[in-house]
Amino acid sequence: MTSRTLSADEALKLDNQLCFALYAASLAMTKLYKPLLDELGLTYPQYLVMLVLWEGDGLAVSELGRRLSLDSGTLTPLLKRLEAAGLVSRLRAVDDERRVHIHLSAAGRRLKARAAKVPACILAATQCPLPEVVRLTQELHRLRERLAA
Amino acid sequence: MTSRTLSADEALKLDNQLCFALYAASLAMTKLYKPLLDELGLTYPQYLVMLVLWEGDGLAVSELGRRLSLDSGTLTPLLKRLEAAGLVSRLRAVDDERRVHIHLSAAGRRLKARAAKVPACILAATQCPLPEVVRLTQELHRLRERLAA
DNA sequence: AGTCGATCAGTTGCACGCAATTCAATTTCG
DNA sequence: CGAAATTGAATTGCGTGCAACTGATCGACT
Repeated sequence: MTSRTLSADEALKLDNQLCFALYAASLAMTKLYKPLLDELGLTYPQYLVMLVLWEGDGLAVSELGRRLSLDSGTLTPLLKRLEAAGLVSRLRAVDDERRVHIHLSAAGRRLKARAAKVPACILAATQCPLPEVVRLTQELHRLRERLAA
Repeated sequence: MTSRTLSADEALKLDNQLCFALYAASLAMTKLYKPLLDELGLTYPQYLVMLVLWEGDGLAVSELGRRLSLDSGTLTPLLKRLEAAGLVSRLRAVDDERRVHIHLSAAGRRLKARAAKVPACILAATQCPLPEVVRLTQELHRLRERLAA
């Protein structure tokens, strides 16, 4: 397993695939968030959008998309659902009418306080010390950058 | 970032989330596979199913589901598409008519040879030495186990 | 033998993700 | 200035993921 090369057969085994390890870990993580996010009335991708907006709102759909690596085909309906839930407003910019800017509503801002306990719950569930989680997070960000290149 | 705790505000920042690092890396990986799998006529989850079957076919839907952490709601339509593509057959077991066993067709077995070059292409794209990829893969499998517990 | 609970695949409904396309608004450039 | 290229959001279509449910089958237990 630590040799420099693998046979074609070994290379095709599911458990040797980084892609599957990522895929399965990501789905397992989503399932872990599910009950916590249900309480907030958010889906997992909606939670990610809210995280961005809580750092600073008023972003255009395209900026949100670059931050999350999602396109308008995914974001437009998702944002309409957040708007229907009363968490955000979607306003077409006056200086460039192609752009739609997303702002938090008062309810959207209030939700941040209720979401504050989520990260600690998740951290506990990972059964990992924080430095370990931070290291893995950074390692995955670096991997993502290389994959996108 | 390496302290034992984070403020509530820091803890809610997108880039500090292990979940987002996983999510974004997994999506980036999927995009990397896309052109390679297009040539094989497979989607990414279909490729994962084929990896399992290439290791050994004849599994029931539920066994396939345990291996991939997917349920029948996802697998049944996916397997019907693989069957329609002529890659697998779906046969109800005679000894237990609840179970449906999945077998590779000749075309399904032939596809393995064409897929043999995929892992090397992906490995090259990660721009990581193999031992590094193996280590990260194992680390993610361990994380997944802890998350599922 | 008959019933009850568990198991299994399948179906439905909803929310992504993304490719492909459309349409309007803007920028670039001749 | 005006045409062409670009940008941005929205729409359509398809394939997942998954919760909730259905219906059939099996196993356990009386």
